[in-house]
Amino acid sequence: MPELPEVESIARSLTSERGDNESLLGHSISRARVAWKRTVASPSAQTFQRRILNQQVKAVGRRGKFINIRLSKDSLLIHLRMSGDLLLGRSEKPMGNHSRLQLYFEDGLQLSFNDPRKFGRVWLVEDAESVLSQLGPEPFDTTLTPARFHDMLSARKRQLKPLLLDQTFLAGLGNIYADEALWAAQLHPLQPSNQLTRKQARSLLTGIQEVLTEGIRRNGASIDWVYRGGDFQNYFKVYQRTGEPCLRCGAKIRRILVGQRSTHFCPRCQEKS
DNA sequence: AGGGAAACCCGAACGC
DNA sequence: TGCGTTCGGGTTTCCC
Repeated sequence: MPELPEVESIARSLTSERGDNESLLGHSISRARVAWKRTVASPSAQTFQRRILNQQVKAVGRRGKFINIRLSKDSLLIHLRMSGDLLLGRSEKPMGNHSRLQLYFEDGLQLSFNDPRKFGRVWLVEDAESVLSQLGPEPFDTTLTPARFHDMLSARKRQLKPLLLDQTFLAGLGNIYADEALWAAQLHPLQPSNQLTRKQARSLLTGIQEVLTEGIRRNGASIDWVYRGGDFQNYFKVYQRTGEPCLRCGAKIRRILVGQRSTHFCPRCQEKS
């Protein structure tokens, strides 16, 4: 599903110079069609279609779960949420069975935003920071040291799981990766964030980075016909392994709800202190 | 400030 | 076969 790893892969593939992927770089938009109005979070769908015309793709990047397509004048920010996908090709018709937005480039290239669940959103803004500035640090930011991470955790008094999912605290983690990172660090999802030792904070940061690295390497996970990505699901340690033995200690993996989110953990080696 | 819950969406997978 | 119900993902919003 499109948590950060798949977003990272897609952002990378949009600038690919070889293989079956074409690069978007340098292309200009000659036509935009909004098929599902609410996909465009801002400005209005009509303004969007007009304002994006003739803008050229200058760069493609990523910040948290947002893909940032920097254009001549504006930035096109894309959030895939769960079921969104970007398809690049040369069909004249909308690509994908659930295309919500199509951008056509001057040479016939099409970028289609396919999204069966209609949860994904795009923004066309002059300043990308107007949207992105709300995000917490990147998990791989070199200034995010174990010490700083420990300070961040100590400054809050929240259950670890919801805090890791809070994009204003740390950018990029979704439900799968939060569970996997907590398992890696042997921390209970309900553990209050301000009770972690420096060692535990370091371990959590390492776990987050390892889990994301693996997810990116696997091109994300495919947990449903509609949440398609790579094959990271074959390497889950806890996520969706309810009742199965913990791969570290053999105890049965438990599933609980935390902040309405399905949460998987090992009751033996992720004890709350 | 933190936590719980509802809303937004859809189609697969279920129960009857 | 055909209905109705449940589920889950990320985020925002509202309410205690």
